[in-house]
Amino acid sequence: MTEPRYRRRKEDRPKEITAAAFDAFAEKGFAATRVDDVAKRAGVSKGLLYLYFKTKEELFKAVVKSVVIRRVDRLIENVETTELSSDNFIRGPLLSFLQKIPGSPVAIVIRLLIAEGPRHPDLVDYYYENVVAKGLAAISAFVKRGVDRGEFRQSSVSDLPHLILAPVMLSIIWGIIFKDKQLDTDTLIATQIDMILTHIKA
Amino acid sequence: MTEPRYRRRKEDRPKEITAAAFDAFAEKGFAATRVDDVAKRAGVSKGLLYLYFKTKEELFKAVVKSVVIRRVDRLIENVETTELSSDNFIRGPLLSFLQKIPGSPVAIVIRLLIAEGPRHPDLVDYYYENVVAKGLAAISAFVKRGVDRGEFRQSSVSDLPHLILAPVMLSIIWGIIFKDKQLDTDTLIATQIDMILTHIKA
Amino acid sequence: MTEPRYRRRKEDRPKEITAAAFDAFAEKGFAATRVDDVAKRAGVSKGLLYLYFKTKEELFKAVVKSVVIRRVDRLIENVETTELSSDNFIRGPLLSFLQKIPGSPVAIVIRLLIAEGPRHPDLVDYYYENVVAKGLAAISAFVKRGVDRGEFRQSSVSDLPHLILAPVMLSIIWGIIFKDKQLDTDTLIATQIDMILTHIKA
Amino acid sequence: MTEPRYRRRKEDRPKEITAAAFDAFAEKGFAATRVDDVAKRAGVSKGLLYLYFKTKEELFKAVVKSVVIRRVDRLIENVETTELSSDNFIRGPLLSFLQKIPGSPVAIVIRLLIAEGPRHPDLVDYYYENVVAKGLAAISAFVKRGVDRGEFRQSSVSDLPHLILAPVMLSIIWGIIFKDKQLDTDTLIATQIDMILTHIKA
DNA sequence: GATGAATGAGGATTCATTCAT
DNA sequence: TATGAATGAATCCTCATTCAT
Repeated sequence: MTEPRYRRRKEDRPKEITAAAFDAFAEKGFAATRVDDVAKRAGVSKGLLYLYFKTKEELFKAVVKSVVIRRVDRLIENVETTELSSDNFIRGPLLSFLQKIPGSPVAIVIRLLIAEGPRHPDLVDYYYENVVAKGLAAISAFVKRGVDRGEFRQSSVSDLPHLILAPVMLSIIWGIIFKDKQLDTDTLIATQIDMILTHIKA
Repeated sequence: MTEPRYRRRKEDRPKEITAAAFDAFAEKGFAATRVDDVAKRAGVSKGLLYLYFKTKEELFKAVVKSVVIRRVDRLIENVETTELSSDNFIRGPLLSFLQKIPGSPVAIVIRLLIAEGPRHPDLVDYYYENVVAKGLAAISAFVKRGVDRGEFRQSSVSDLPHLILAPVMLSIIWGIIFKDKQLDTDTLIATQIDMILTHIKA
Repeated sequence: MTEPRYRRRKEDRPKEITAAAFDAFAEKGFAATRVDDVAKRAGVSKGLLYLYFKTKEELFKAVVKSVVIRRVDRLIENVETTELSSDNFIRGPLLSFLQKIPGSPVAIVIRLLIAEGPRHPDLVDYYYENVVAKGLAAISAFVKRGVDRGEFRQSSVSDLPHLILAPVMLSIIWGIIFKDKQLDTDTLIATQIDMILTHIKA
Repeated sequence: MTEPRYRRRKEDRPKEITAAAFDAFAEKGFAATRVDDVAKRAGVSKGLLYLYFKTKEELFKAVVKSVVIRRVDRLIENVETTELSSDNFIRGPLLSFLQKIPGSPVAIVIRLLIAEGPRHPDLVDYYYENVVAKGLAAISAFVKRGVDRGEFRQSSVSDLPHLILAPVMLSIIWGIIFKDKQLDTDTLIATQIDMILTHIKA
């Protein structure tokens, strides 16, 4: 009896269905979500849904891809154009960006990929290339710029990007599994950043 | 060729079935694994499986619990009895312990909990109390000892245990999702430990 | 030969399925009837059946209720509006009504209730209230009217309604168990009515 | 965890098992009773049970037959040897015999036969010949004796035996289905007897 | 394009029966 | 004999997918 949350406008149908599916998957996971539920949420008939997506799996892929979007690209753009000092950029925009991830759709997608990823290598590849690799590269490039500018030490660890992501990932997982066990993820991430900066500052 | 049809091994059956189930779940996840498959892997009939586990869900819980046992307890014991300096203990036994996690059954259980946890709050609680909480407490206690002994600074970050786990968690997730994308998890974890020690050393 | 695979008859489906189920249950009883059989009899897929009835039990209830309808109510109406003398009404419409019961669906339902009733108290209550209690009350009221009109003696036995039903019930059971052992149920019922009337006539 | 109710004595095993099965069937009906339950009730292993009864069906037959026993034969004996007047015999021993039936194992067997009889024609035949036919014949013979002795009218109805059984049957069914709805079966049966006697007395 | 009634393969679970011990 | 672990056919029910309307 869930009210359809999405309005009918022919052109937006796929997006609406994808959004509804995202909500449903977020709530129950892929396997436990019935196509019927998605259709109802989208205010659309099952038949129509199958007009846009051949199978449930295809819908799944569309959902994952829909979340990637511009998020990372925008960060990369920022990295390239910012006039802040490396230190200030990291403590400012980058930190803020990272802190938002655990509560964002990305966390949901991570959960979906963990559960269903092993059966969808192509999807995983897509995600890796368009999100993870890009993100890591951006951070790497940014750190390199810092080194070039003499802001950071040369010796900086090659795993830096992963180390920066680590507390973010922990926060994501924590949020999925131990919802009710409190964890101040903002501080956690900030502390890590702090530690890393201390470590690599020139 | 003439395998005996009956084997009568009441004692070992639960363990055998649990082990088979672990393998099956590891491969396909809980939802996608058929009870029949587990039975076949265990070299047992479906019916017998239901003699030991009332439902598939119960089997799932048994699998999760079977992995938990002793692992953490052994570490805690070590923490309490070691004669190493705090620094050496962390760089030695603790680091080695942490580095083994991403390739161990624990990683599989984490994956299962991420996918199925939301529907099994009691199981999550069990896991939290017997593994996570214990582990975090052990690390906390150990750091406190270091402070008391004058090996570490007082100012040490309260999130320390989580920070130590962060690269481990990233490694676990990485291993699950991006199996083929290389990541030197050992170094990643070691670097983080290194960084943290530099940070808190007196 | 080319029966249409789809028929789309939302309106009639429940009735069709209920009717098929009645036949199947009549033949084999509830427990021994497979849902699949009912579906096949109804010319419908198993899945569709579950679209209309959540469980086999619910289908069972629907079957029982479908048989109850109006039968008794029509009799009661007759009782209230008849212009026949009490004696004539009993020897006419009432007797005829009673004589039809053993060969009617009611007999089947009785059988089902005997076998499954103990596990469906609510269904038994429903049946009691809508059929048995009503029927007994109608007969009681009718006899009382006869007394008021001076057609029957006051002394009339309080168990009268049950006594009237007794040979009907015997006939029903006989029909279920000893199908082939002849028993002239019409005469049996008529004789009892006769005997009772002799007994209570003023 | 039901305690075994029956002691072990080799020779009595079949009887003990049959008795346990009767109790189980009485409680749940044939279909809903698991062989395991019967074995447990009898304090015997499932394997042993199968040593005495080839199948669950065979056990069922044994149960039905075990209840028949001498009950009817004893009545017939009484009928033949009594020195009471026909009227007194009917109002005395016969009435008392009939009144006990609804609460006796016979009622259970009736229930079982109603539910399972259609699938066991041989069993039904056995029951008919050894119980029903005998009982009816005994009553018939007795009434005939009354006529011969001038105690009853010649005109007596041929269906008499069935009419006498009718309220007994109603009481049985009532007890099975409408356990909680009160019905004074003793009075019901006595009233019918009374009515019949008034009717046929010379 | 839309709809949702209809399909049917697939999967969890039960339980009568067997058989190694 | 006696046991109860082990088997597997049978059955209910779900849900992705199809298709007449």
